[in-house]
Amino acid sequence: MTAPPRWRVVGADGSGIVVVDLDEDLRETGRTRGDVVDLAIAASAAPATTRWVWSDTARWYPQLLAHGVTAARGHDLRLCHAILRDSAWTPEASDLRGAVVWDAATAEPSDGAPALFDLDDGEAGAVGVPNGVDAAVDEFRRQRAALAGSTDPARLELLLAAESAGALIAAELHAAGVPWSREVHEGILEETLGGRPAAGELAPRVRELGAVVRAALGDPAASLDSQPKLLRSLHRVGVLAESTSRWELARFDHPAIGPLLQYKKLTRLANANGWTWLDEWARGGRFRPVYVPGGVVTGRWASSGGGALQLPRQLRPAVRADPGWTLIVADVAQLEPRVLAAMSGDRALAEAARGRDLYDGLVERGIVDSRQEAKIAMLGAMYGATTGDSGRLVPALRRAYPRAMGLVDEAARLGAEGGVVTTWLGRTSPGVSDGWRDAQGRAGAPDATEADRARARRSAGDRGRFTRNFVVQGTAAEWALAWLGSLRTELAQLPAVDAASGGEATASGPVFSRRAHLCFFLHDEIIVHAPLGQADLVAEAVRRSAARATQILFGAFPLDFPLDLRIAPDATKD
DNA sequence: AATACAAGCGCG
DNA sequence: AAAGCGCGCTTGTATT
Repeated sequence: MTAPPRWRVVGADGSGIVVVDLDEDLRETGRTRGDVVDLAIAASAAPATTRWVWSDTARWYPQLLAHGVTAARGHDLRLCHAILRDSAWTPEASDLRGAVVWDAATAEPSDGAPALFDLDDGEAGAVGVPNGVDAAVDEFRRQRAALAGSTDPARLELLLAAESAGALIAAELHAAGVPWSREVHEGILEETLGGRPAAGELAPRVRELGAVVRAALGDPAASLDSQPKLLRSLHRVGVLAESTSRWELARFDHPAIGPLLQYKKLTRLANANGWTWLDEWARGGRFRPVYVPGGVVTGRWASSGGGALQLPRQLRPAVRADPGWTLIVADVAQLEPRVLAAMSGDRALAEAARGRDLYDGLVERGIVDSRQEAKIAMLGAMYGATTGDSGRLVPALRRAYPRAMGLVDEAARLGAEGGVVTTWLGRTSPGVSDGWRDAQGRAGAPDATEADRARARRSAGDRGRFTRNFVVQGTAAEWALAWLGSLRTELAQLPAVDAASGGEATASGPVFSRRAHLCFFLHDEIIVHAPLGQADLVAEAVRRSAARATQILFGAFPLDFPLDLRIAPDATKD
């Protein structure tokens, strides 16, 4: 047990914010009454090692950013509470688990109960966690104690820091926004859909295709947007599909199918990312999605609003740097298989992947016959495929890389038995529900029916595939957070451009309009918006950060995480 | 009229 | 082609 840290409180009462410097032995110096602006002024003079401890980054940080203040380091009590509460590495943290008010945000009422908290600005993430300084101090103390009492404080502390840095970055990404070209987007829409329709009307290409499909179906009134009706229309012309999904329809040979698939593609674009989306989400030359750090149980981020995680590749050309600026677009090649190799210590798999495309490495070693097969096999191994091509190819991987495959197989076994699994840094999967356990129990009873047993087998299998994937997806998310956090620190050290030197301010807000900054993140990919003159420096920083993330998580394990990196004014993916 | 759910498809 | 994991969003339909 380490001694409880002492801290300096410069936060405002009611703000839920405490500023802590764990690197120095600071005594509490008192609190100031005041608003966030006072706090921002006070904190802007704080040393770079200052760690902001607050109830909920999403609740407080946007206001600081709006006042031009960034936080170098953070500790998000809400997110860290969830990690420590669930981690299998903190078995003794019962007082922390008892502090249920800190669970409020993750257990949002679904029964329509009115919110119990007073929201003045409707900020996302501002849910029922306590906002007082005393509550924050108490919770922080509990978290430090839980950490100190854990079976691996070093890794868990790394995770808490990474999660909290992610929370800072999520707020910053929203504040900065993705530079978005309305012109390019509209050009794509017009070329594909044929011009903006009046409200309530269909775009020309959609209307034309609809007519073609109806003609081919021999039914001028056929409904193409209602699945049951469409299915009946298809049956009438002999297309005996069981669903209207693209995959199934594509197997039938009928003149209606081609235009119908095209119709579905176009309506999807028009509905999800058409002119309405553009008006709502790309105002002022910026797409500002709401990121939700820790929104997925595995530790991945979720998003809410704008569909940040689903931007169709088709629209990526609309991501366009401002004049005088450029984009550094980087993604990690085969992040999850590499993570699996590293966390399992599988040197054979690492050897196959080092310095090259991992899938090519498998082909070269004769494990599978083609890159495509390698990819299918590897994904199948991590997702728990049992049938089809994927299931067929997995055994070859299991023979070649027993150590890596053993790790995911063991995770699946534990999950199927109702156990929990844990990522490399200590994030633990949720436990089973009572219903799940009951179903397993019923299947074992003497009077169990075949249906009972089938249901239990199925739910056990489902859960096994979930925990199998959890360890890999979750550790990959940790690597990505370490990459992001490290990169963020590096970018903060680049000089700001000033107007005198020819650099142009952008629409990215008071903090980011003159600095290279992250503007997009999606699981294994980042985009940095940077002044033209800093592109190469940023690219180096991006690569260095990836290497640093690998070193932070996996030390000297001999495996690299190569990046596909482009410097370009737009984010088109090839 | 409001809400819940399933299907389908976009992303990794 | 879909399969095996994790998401968000829109639509139409069913339910209340």
